[in-house]
Amino acid sequence: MPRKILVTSALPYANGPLHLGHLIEAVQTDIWVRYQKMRGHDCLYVCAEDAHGTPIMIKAKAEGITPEALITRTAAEHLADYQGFLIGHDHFHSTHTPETQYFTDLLYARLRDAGYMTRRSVRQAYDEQAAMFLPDRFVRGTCPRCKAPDQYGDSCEACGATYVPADLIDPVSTVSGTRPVWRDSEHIFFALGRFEPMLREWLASGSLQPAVQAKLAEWFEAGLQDWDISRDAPYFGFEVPDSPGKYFYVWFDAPIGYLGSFKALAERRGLDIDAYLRADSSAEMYHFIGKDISYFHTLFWPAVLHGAGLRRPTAVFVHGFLTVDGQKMSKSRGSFITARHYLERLPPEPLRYYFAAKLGPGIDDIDLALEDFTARINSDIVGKLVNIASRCAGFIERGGGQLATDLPDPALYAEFSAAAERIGAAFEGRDYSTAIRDIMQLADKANQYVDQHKPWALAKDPAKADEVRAIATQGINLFRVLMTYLAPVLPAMADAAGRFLGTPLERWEDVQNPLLGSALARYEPLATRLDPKIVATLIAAPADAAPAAKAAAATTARRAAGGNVTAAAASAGGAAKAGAGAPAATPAAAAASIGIDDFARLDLRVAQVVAATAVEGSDKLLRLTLDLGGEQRNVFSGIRSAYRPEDLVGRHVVMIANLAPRKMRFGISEGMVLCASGKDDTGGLFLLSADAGVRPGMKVS
RNA sequence: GGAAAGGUAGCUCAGCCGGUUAGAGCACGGCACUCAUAAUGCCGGGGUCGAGGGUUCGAGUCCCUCCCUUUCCA
Repeated sequence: MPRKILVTSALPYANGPLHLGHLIEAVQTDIWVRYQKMRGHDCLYVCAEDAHGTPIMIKAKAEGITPEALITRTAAEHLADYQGFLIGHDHFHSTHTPETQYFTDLLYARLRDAGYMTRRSVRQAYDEQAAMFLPDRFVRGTCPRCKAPDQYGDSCEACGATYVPADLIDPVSTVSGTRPVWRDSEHIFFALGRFEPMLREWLASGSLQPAVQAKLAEWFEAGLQDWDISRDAPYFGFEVPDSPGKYFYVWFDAPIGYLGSFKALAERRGLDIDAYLRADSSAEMYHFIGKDISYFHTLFWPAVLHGAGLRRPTAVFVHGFLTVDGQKMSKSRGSFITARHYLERLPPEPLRYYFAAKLGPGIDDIDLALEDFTARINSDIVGKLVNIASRCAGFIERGGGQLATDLPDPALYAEFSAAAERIGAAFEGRDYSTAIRDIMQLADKANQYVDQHKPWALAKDPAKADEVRAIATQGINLFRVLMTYLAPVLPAMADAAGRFLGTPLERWEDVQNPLLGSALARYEPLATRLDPKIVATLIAAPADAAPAAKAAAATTARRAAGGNVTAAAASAGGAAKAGAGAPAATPAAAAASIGIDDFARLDLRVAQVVAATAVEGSDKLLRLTLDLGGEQRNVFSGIRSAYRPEDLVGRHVVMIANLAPRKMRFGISEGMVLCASGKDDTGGLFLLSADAGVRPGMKVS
């Protein structure tokens, strides 16, 4: 009986690039979905851009484009990154669509009519110059407890205190730089508390992970508060139908985006939407999310669905965060790795495999240990798994290219195929690490089999050709079973293996019957080893290592999926990436910090060199003091080989003004100076300059 | 501050309801082999299981305290 399953992963927010944290969730989801499809289930995977909200509105304004243009561009980038990682969405949509609006309006109307929506006045920070209400994060000021300056309006990063923006000393709007005032406005609230019995019952149904259940119990203990689901104009989102000037809060329509995406897919394929969504639906619905958004998905979302007369999620699958070499991804230490940054250097499947090898059913954080990553891929995938096919293929080819018609060791084959249910159960339960361990143990066993039967020794005796072919046939079949088990994790490799074997590895149950008597295609290497030097460039190298990173990146240029190698190298040389949730800086000073591979978003300015000195302890760096038309910046630049400091003073250069500040051994570098150079700087370095009449601070566009 | 998860060989991790000399993979040393992308196989060295108490015939596994790491708090 095929199951009807609808699966989602969390919607990426449309104001920044995808990073490996997004990818671990997408990969986890994709593996699960591919596994379900291999089992013959009717499993649909939808996702979408989370396209609304103040941060997007502000960011678009800072860039001088419409929010629609911003989210369209970002969606294209996100989709390209997902595809680069072989994420097989059945549909990728956006919340800024008629389908999502349809469900948003529908759910709102039903909840309102059922009496779950209330209204009351809220006092909020208001920016008079920008003429808009400010979310907490857009107000900054001095922490009322520890007096740390420049803290967010909701909590202090220095002392951990939580408060409201009105508590801040000297509050400032990050939108206009002015002091906000406090204004009242009527907001719409969703009466979450009335769903507590339903939620408790849902919780008791046992479909949540133990750690998530514990968290929920804690939230019940604290009491469920009404949820503010409206915002005042100007706001980029859907207007509340019965309340002109009021808009749905982005978090209200974000999960509804799951349904919007599903609706678009269903209409394309002619599916029965109601069969999936009605309250008594027998279809299953699962949401893969990070633990930071548990509250929305385990309380608000089931309550909204239930209150509107629709089905609840069958389960919510929560995973932990990704760390890199034991540290949380950080812009300042260069370990903030975007999807694009990775794909410009390495193929996607090693990372998929590594994530799988570490993902369990719990909410523990997952560490990407770079050296371990390299060792694991090279040993597991190349040394063990692919080796089985590689070492057997030659014997088959030299023996005529046909597999034998019988297996010499059916019992061993049976042992491999019998693992299908055990390994399948691990995939089903999202215990991928157990599945991978299991598969690799079998891979060891397959190599032992070949080693014990020594076909290379028998091959010296022409009379034993059949025996040699039989042994190789056994090995190839063991490989086929293992590759089938890994197909959800390594879909492209499984495709390639399918072409080699002459039969696709698409169905889980196919491993029950060995492949016999058929012809094999010529063996082509199915995977190549990772170069530790390239893996090391995943985290940004120090500035003076840029040329090495550039060379390493160049060797992988053929692998880059349409990426810009020059930009990538520059990125390795010192750029930091803008966080998805980072608020825009005040437009007056500079646009938001961005990643250098978002080249179009660079804020390029003309600057004048005020002072230049050689950096002691470095043979490449100069310390430049740059005048940006009023503002001075300290910038380290690796141009000492080409310029004498004293020659630079007074001249104009072009700099990236909104590059996130980067801590170097010698101090903080607040930007980069643009330079032209040949490969590896061997042809010299040439600063860019502007024609006469240019003044410091002018924008380059 | 409140809460959760975790701290087991150099590295990444398994160790279920407490039970014979604590395991795997990688790395390391030796041997074998040479079919295979310097791949593979066999053997081996290596751990006071974060620290300290306690329960028990017996604790990495249960209880308490402490230390460290990470995360969550609408």
